[in-house]
Amino acid sequence: MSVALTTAQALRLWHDVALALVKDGEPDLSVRQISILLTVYLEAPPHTVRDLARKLAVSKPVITRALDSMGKMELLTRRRDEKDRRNVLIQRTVKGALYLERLADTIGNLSRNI
Amino acid sequence: MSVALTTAQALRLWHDVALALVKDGEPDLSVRQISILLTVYLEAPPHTVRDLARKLAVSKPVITRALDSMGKMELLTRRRDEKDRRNVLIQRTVKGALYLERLADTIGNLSRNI
DNA sequence: TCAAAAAGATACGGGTCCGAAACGAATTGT
DNA sequence: ACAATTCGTTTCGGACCCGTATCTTTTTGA
Repeated sequence: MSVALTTAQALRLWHDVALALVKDGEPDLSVRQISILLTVYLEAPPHTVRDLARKLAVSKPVITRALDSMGKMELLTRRRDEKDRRNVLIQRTVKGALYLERLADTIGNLSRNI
Repeated sequence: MSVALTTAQALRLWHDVALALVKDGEPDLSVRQISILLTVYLEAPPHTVRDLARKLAVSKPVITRALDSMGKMELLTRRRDEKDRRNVLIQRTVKGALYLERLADTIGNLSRNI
């Protein structure tokens, strides 16, 4: 199965997905926040603040604040690393997994219409 | 060409695109803002505040504020409707078109890697 | 003609986010 | 042992955004 999208198809898909998320009343995450969330869920652990900051090319406070807000939404959680107590390990939650499952379903379904 | 994505492919694509946008230093728009921007550029005009609020199922001030901020970024512009001066027509800009062109290229290119 | 309705903007108190700088806690290296 | 480094958080002033309610301007319609 080929997946490549023309630029017109790409924008249409992005539009349809964004619209579906907004209309469903999903939390209004920013691109940065989504990027952090997906990195934690898709890439191999462990994830630390420093790693995420480097991967996204943003400052550490940006990551701290995003973890604060998404933590409040229970999309992610923090735990102190017991091997090196300077580190904080970012971990998945049930709510976060469900959120991304819905996102994946939305994208998957809408991709079938183009 | 088939476009349908598995849920795993969908998340991977979303992750890669979000990450590329953040790393390129693109403006950190929220899902709502992207949704407004793409609606204006992809759907047939005219676009009014009221129409956009209805389409996204959000309140009018949400649209007004998003237009304020994206107007400041020159991604969109407002013009008074001369036929009915209560209305404001939301219009495209060169910068907005370029932004979406880059977005489409990013999605299109990354979709080729899955 | 003139009250009612409609469209968009604004005010409000409260929250979030920004980048830059400083901070405390933990670890490393000498 | 102790200074230097590393890691994550906090602080700062300033900007943005939230939802709700209210406002001005314009149009509608009896």
